[in-house]
Amino acid sequence: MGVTIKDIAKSAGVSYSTVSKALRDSPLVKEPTKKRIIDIAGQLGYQPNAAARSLVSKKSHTIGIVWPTIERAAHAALITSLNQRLEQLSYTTLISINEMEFAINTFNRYQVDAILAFDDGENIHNYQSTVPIVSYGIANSASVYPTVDANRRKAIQTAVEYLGSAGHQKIIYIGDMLGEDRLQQEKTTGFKQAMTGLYPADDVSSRLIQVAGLEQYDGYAAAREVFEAQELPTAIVSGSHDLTRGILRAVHEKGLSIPNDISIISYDNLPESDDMEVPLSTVGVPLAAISDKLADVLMATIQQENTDTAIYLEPELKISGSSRKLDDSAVSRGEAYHG
Amino acid sequence: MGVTIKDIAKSAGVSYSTVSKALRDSPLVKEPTKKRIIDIAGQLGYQPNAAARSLVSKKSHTIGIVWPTIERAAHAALITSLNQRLEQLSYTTLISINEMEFAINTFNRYQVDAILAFDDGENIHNYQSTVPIVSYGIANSASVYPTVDANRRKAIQTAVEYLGSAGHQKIIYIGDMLGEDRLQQEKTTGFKQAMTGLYPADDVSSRLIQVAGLEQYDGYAAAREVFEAQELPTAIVSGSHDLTRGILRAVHEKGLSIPNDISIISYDNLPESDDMEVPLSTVGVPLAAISDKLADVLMATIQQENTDTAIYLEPELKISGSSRKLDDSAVSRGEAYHG
DNA sequence: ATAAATAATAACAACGTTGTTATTATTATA
DNA sequence: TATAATAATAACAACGTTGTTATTATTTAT
Repeated sequence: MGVTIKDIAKSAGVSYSTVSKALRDSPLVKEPTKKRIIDIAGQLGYQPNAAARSLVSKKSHTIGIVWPTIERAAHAALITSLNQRLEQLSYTTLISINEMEFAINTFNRYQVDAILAFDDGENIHNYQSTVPIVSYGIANSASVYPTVDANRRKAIQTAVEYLGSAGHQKIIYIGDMLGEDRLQQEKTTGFKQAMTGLYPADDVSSRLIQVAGLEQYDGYAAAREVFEAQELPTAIVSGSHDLTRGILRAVHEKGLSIPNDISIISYDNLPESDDMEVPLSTVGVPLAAISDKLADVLMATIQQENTDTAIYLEPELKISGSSRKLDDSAVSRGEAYHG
Repeated sequence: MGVTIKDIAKSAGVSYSTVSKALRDSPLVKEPTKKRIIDIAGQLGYQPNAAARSLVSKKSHTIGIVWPTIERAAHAALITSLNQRLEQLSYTTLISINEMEFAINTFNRYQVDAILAFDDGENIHNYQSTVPIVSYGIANSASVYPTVDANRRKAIQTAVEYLGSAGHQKIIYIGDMLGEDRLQQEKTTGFKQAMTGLYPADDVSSRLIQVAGLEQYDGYAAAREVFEAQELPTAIVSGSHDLTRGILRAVHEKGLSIPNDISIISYDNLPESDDMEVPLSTVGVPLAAISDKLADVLMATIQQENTDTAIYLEPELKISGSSRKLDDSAVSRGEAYHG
């Protein structure tokens, strides 16, 4: 069994309550005594028993993350970033990859201080939990728990509208529109809405390119098929960073030039990746903004401050070398064209 | 705050100790009483407080997994499989993606029953822990904790030796030999050892093809470069399933035929994937075997049974349509060649 | 019908910790 | 030097649960 404060107390010749105070750096115990106790605790390799501590304090200083879709490596980067942020706030992160309801029950038993549910499929708002829940996914009127929404729909819309205003008409979207993943569906919806808004006469469906998966190769394969077809699009909106990497390879291979022959805007949360050949135009909420907001909402929820149940993050459009304005349009809108 | 057995006791008009027994289905409480209590507990949405329970029982029925490399999606499938296996054994899994020492301390505080460390980098055998640790990685004489080793070195050796005995000489290995990941390094070592054993005169280094990453596209890119070169290898050993998928695409694209022009054996743990165009020859310890063994070792460790500190799993060579014997060799060894 | 046996339930201690209250040791004040 | 004030430490209760022991209710045997 582990070392307890009683062991330390015995070894230091003081009462165990003094040990408790010393270790929590209470001013109620004299400096030299404190030091002696801390030293002994270190020597014995003492680790406070979380069960006992959370039993009495009713706080565990732990956040439980429910992440049932571990295999779709999707949120890995976000979880890493959030984990760091929470560590700064002296919270510990535990992850469960179990099915949503089971995971929520587990975290209830463990009395974590709050649960973060990565919700890209089912609706979590039916589950009961005495531990407060925060959801990361898609906000809507039925949300009962605070839901942070990276507003993927608006992100893609923004990209499309920008491309439209830059004179592009032959815009395609490469992404997943058939899968179960509601986050992907949102992006598709954004594309459709924006395109229908810009070019009501067009048939949007022909501009949607379905991928076989969300990895780099899938982007590559999809783009290649596109390039086989008769007419090249002037702009591509890509559903994810990985897909974009593949698309870029296909562009390269086809001998096309970016952004002269084709413009690309990628949905992306990641901080600027410098291993790109071309500085990439991106749209999306930056990873740090998401994890900061998630941490904020979690803390607020723990502090019983009630927050909105729908928290939309603002996607950022970052225009860089991989996209350009089409000459005619730029002219027609009275804007100069900058190569 | 959550519902406790005292709330249930009050509501049922019995003492809380009776509630405790009823919920644990003790024969010490009369059937109708038991039923009534269980019903009430259900209605109130009672979840036993894990802190209190593990405090008194000194068991948490929880396994902590340390997985600092979440972003290298590597072990995702294994963790999923193991999670299921442990659920069958009525253990709950919690994951920490923190740095090894921090994660181990966290799990010590939580008094999990055992820790599983995915150890593909640093050496965990220095860390102190009162909770028993099991490691999944590379076993060696310095291992102080039981270490389950999928024997990647031997797996690749087996593949190479098989190919050698099938008459192949121009064998290449596509994989990662430069990264930090010791698991990958093991595979490379296996390839080198087997090749040097078979063809001492050859320069092995020219047969090692370094990939840029471990994703499908990286396999594709590496294979393509190989196929540009003068002389085609007769056989490829691939370091991972994803790489293999890419390699196959490159083979296709080049118009080569498998296994007539080229044989492929892939390192792989996954159960047969049927989305392959060619039934794949693979080598490796099956995923289920790994997770079963990990679960076994964890249980044994919890039960204080002492196990070996080095547990090597036996890789399986599964020869299928993607590889063939070379005619001359088959003849020279007196074996018939089956197309 | 009553004592003895047994079934059912209640009461209590313990797990390791924290916060509060009580006790003892030390210092300051007269 | 005695006394009040304060500093330092010790003792205690509580958190929610389980396992053991004590009590009460019920059955069995005579």
